[in-house]
Amino acid sequence: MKIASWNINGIKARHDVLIAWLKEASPDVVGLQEIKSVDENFPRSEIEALGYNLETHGQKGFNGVALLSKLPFDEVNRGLPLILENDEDEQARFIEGIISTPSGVVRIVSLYLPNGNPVGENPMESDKYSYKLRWMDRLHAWTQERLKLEEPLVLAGDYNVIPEAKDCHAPDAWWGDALYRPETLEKFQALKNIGLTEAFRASTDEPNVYTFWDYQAGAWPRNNGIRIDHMLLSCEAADRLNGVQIDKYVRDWEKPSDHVPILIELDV
DNA sequence: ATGGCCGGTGGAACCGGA
Repeated sequence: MKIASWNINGIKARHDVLIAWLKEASPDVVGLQEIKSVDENFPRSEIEALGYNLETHGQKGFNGVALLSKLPFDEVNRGLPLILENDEDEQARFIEGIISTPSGVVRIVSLYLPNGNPVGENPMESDKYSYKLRWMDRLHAWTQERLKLEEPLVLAGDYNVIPEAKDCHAPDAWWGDALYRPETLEKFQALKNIGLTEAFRASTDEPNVYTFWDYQAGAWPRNNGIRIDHMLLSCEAADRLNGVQIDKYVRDWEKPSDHVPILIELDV
């Protein structure tokens, strides 16, 4: 089973590129991020014509996630639970789908973790950065509960986290940014420590492999990128991992997203 | 992380992104 994750930066602008890539890569499941569309306006027909079931969790203008699957969804859940009473979250960044395969159930999440910039003078007082850290706490708590099920679980998405210096072209310039600073890395590490395997790093130590290149300043031709799109796997999923791939070539297509797809192969 | 960007909104600049 091929499972992919891709921040497409707007379904309206990326529809034809997405269709072309689906035909070429033929993934079984895809998590999309930044659909930037409300559910009613999501262009479904060509995706469904390729044989995909489609579930969206959108909002107007920004954010928004979706799941595509050739197998039907048994169940779909939208949004991460809130931890604090009186808390609220208008942002559409999380969708979970449960799929039955011949060898059992697989849970797949498409998530779009908040960017968190700007961090400002005092990062812990930045609204955007504290929202990012709280969202990571909520993801941690949710995952801890799900791991009790002891099922294959795939958390696929745009994490907006640079895990290590070798995951970016210019680590010194990034250090201190919301994507690459101590509080962010501690929470990402804490999440992995409850028993998740990062698929790409389980397969290679290779440095300077990226999933995002800015549109500005010739970042792509200069290979000035960062690796921020990740797949975290429960041990039941990690046991079935049989390959990781980053489809870098789509960054060279006409009207590309600034992110490229990451794919894993699971033996199910 | 810059070199000159991109998408969405709404119908021009501006916000958000990473």
